[in-house]
Amino acid sequence: MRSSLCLTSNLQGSNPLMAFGSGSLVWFRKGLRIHDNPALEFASKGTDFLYPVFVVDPHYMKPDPDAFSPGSSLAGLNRIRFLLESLVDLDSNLKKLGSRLLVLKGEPGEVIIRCLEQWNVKKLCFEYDTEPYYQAMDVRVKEYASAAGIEVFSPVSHTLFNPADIIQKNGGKPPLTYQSFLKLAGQPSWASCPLSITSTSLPPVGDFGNCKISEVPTVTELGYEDTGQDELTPFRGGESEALKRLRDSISDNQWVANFEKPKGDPSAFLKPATTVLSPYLKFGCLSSRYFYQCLQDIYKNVKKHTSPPVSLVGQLLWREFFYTVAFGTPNFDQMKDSRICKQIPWNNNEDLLAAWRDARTGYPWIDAIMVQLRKWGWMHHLARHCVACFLTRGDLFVHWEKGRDVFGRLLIDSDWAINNGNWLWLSCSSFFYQYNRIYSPVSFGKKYDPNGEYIRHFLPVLKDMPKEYIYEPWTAPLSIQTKAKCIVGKDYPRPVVFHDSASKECKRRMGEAYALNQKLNGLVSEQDLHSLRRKLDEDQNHDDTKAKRQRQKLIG
DNA sequence: TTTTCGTTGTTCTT
DNA sequence: AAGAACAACGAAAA
Repeated sequence: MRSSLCLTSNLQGSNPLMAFGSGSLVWFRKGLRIHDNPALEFASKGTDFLYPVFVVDPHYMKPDPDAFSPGSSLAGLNRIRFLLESLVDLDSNLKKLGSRLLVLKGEPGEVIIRCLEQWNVKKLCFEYDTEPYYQAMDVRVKEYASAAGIEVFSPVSHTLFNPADIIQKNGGKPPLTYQSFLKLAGQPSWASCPLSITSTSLPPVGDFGNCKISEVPTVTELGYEDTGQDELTPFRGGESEALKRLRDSISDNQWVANFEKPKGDPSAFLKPATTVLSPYLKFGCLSSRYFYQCLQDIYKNVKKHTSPPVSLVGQLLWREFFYTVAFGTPNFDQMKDSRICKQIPWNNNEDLLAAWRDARTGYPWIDAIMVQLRKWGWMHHLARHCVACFLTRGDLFVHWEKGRDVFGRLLIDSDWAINNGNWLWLSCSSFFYQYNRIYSPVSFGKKYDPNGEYIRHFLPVLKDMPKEYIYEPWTAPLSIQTKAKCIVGKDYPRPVVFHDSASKECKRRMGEAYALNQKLNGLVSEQDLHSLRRKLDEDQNHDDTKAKRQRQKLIG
């Protein structure tokens, strides 16, 4: 039915040759690569024309002047730039194979359906995506395609495993611990045969009629002002860069074999302690399966190597773990109505949140990390732990969803499942429950970087502060502050909270919240939370008054 | 029902 | 550099 309609319209079109061929559309969203790309490979087979499409969603790309940092309403400029660089590289790699990237603009689902209406497409191919945003969009597109008689091919290639398989193996529920995930997962099904990582040539691009096709836009074309180079991330996007980075990272077999994540130095910034492949995995510039295969090849050739969870393969499996739980858990990205999330009476203090977000908590270790996040869009895993713990259960007791949003905007590797999973983890809302283990905003950084070089680099206002005071500048005598040209309270903020008392109060609140969750068997209503919050605030005021009275007694 | 174990804490002691 | 105390949760296995 549809093909005959298409034939008619093509015969009437400007290019009568189109009537004698049919095309495939490969829709890029993530998976911005040529190597190990099953959707691209399948789309290219047995077809006369290939339409490689990326849809620029203005909602994701358009400048939002109200946002707290340059960028759109959803993404910081660093990530938008990284995406554009990845698209330019994809276009250039497609051109080497005789094709090109067709860039369209609009709401992606609608645009793809319009393309399917107007072009002679027999096959629609795109990588399967487990995020709720794509799940909803893909249902609509698939419905349209099948009604129109178009074959849809949507392979799982963003992850090593199909999260749905793991969940099914576990009786319909996702595993909630890493170890149980490992047992269920085993070896990936594709691991026994080599992946397809080279492509010789691609079919020519089909006629796109009067559809508005453009080149990959520049940030300026999207409406962003030129910003200083020192404000931008040092990491460049794209498959070529990803493969180069991969080769560099794994060139030293011993380094790969001995890799242990928890032993990395979060303050290393000249040469980060990890691979920094996460942004490339996020956009699929690097295939996680290819990375996995490379690592397995190395493990085969060394005497001994580290294992999950700490090894490099272990890191890839963490990603799988969070993808699986995220896919199998309704409302994974919020506290309310989440089966796995502890109900905790977080406060709603906008001032504390803003101080954390804008790197003015008064704790140099925390603020330096937040500056690195703002400028680079990337920090070491443990650095993320420190600031996430500080914002939530450690010091400020601000809701993890607020921190999640800030990371979600500013990180170039921000990934829905992993970002939410880690915030759940660090806030002791799920997966991890040892709320007494709090990262010290002073001593944790110090043990890696006693001289405070990391702080001096990202907070130049403190660059002349002696190392004795650089983690706690408010303790420096005024003469030292003057000499360092940094007066606390004027040039650099006083601490927003005292860590000792704040963390103690946080622990108390976590303890009471846990007790309530246990008592109510996890079914904590908003009313229950509200009452607990009021009780906790009253207790705190009571304690504060008592302390004040004691202090006065001592003075008097 | 009980036991085991958990990617990456801090601080003090030896 | 390594170990103990701290305080003590939940998921999964037994």
